[in-house]
Amino acid sequence: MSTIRDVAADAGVSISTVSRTLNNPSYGPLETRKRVLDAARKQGYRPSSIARSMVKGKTGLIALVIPDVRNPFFTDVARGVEDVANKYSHGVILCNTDEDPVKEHNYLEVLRGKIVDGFIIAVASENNRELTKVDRKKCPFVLIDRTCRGVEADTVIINNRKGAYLAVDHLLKLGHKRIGIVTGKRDTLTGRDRFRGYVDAYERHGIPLDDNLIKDGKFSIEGGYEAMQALLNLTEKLTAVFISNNAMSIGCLKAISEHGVRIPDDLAVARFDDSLWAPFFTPPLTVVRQSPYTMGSLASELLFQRIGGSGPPERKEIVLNSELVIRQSSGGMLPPEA
Amino acid sequence: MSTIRDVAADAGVSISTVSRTLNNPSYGPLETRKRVLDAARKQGYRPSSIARSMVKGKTGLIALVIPDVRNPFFTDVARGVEDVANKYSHGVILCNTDEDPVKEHNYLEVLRGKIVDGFIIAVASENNRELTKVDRKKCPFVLIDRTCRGVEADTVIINNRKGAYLAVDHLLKLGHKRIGIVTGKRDTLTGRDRFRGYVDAYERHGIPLDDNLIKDGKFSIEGGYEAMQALLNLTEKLTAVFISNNAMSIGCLKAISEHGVRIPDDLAVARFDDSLWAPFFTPPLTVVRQSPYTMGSLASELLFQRIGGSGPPERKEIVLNSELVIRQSSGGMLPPEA
DNA sequence: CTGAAAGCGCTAACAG
DNA sequence: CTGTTAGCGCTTTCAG
Repeated sequence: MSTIRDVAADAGVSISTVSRTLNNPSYGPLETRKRVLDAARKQGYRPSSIARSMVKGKTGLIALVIPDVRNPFFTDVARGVEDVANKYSHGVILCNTDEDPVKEHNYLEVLRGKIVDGFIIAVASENNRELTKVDRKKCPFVLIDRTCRGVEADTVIINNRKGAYLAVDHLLKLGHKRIGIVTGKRDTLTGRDRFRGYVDAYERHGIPLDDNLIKDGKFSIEGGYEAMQALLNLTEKLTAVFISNNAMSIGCLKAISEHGVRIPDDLAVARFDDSLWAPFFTPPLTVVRQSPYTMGSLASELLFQRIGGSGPPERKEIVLNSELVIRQSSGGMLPPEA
Repeated sequence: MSTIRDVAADAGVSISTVSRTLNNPSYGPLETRKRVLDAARKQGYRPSSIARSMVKGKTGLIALVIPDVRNPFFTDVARGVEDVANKYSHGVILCNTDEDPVKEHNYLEVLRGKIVDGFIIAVASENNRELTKVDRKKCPFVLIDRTCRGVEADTVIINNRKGAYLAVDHLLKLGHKRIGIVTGKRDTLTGRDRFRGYVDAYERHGIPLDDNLIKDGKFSIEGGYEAMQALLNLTEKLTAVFISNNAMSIGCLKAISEHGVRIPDDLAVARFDDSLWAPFFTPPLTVVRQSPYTMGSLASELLFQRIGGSGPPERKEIVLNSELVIRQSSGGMLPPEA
């Protein structure tokens, strides 16, 4: 890899002239300019972004740290983040923690080393302690989707509790008495609040909770599969189920299909998260819809305000709304041709 | 952000002692060691990964550059890449080019600046010229899924042509004469070879091609939707369709559903790419299955061989196999209860 | 075991 | 307009 020095030598000028020529489209006499550009091209020279970042103190990159890169929710968030970042001439690097605090720790370690100008993170667990140590003045960050204990950063989340409430309430109103729930990780805001919404709905309808109907699916496909298995094997059958995210619903659907249980006749189904295929599934899935793209773009805007130093002194928290989309899997809508 | 100098001052030692203490678990007398560690902790010191990379010449990071972060195929690839990278104590940063050569160019520019020790890329277009300029000795990279003109790097792809052939041949054997195809971007290996497989099958069966049955879906959901619309509006109806990837199939399914066309009765459907929901779709989708995770992990292994300098001098090309999974959407399998 | 000093490749004053 | 010089924060000889 050739350096600026090689180019300078080749062009017969000093390194500063090379630097200026390359960074300033209107620098120097055409003759010199051409010599430099030619030398650079000939050597296939690319300035070291590391060296550049070192002196400038910024990298032109932000990071998005997410717990599950295979979850469409987070990749939609990523698209929102990217579009805004591009607007501010920044690139986005994605770091997947796989819901693993160790991987998360490792990435955070690197990121804190100023490899990015700031980052957006959906924590693997709200007990992450690393974040409390990050100096937000020097490396700003914003929390999305999940809050973190003891961290007072800008935040964009949605109203999980209400969303879950809406779905379970819908099921309850349809006459279901035994509604199972496949919960997400309890050490996350989303896992906990969606469960709370479920409890809220039960209380509102004056129906006592049954612990057997509550299974943890850990936000993963496998977890969802196992939780659903357990639910379907209950001696006292359930007639409906609420699943706390899309990944788990894949596992649940598999279990349901294997058990030969029909939706919604034998089991009404509702889940958190809309998805591209949800409307085309048979029967179309009743879901709580959020706006991941919006979440990502708002978070990104917030971050760039901090990076630009124009954010308000106090912490900003945005709570997005979620919306119940009733389709046929919950049995709450008649099939189109019935 | 405190620097190594602040820590040194605080601990009353030189910066070299701090550096050594922090990097070498068994350095120095306990007394000094403790002083340094305490000072570092107190200041919340994190070594600058940039400065470190600058002097060491490597960053402990590799990049994965993909054209569509919302495509599950690529996120599965990412998981494969990550697992291997972690094995080699490296982190992975994802860069999404959105099938846009400009964004790709920008990322490549940054990456070439030695911000990563190497990268894996699925090019947005095989006409990418930037890659031909990257010095593989200094910044090794491997191509996945799609090849690139004039670039002689290690490559991991699959047998697209054969996979597509298998699917279309299957449809043809079922008696279909008018099979549409929604193609992917023609400036990519996958787009072109899958189309070739379609042509191969037609030729094999001695049926002339009909240009009206060929529509470009550009590998996107929207593109798939439009292509399918056009296909369904044909006066001379088609009885089957082959869709060249999963993203486009989402759009196609939407169009099919809107037209009130039934699968497989009115239209047999097969597509490239399996997915988590494909088996649970009604009817379950007939697909050409690839192994994205394997593709990612093999590519990652190849890359680390180069980074470690232990790769063979010559270019290595791995061609993975694809497999036809016949489900009910193609009408080639009787429904379970029939 | 420890400190001083030399860079990694680049940009940004500062002189000329 | 151009060259010289001083760092950015760190690791790593090289002396001591």
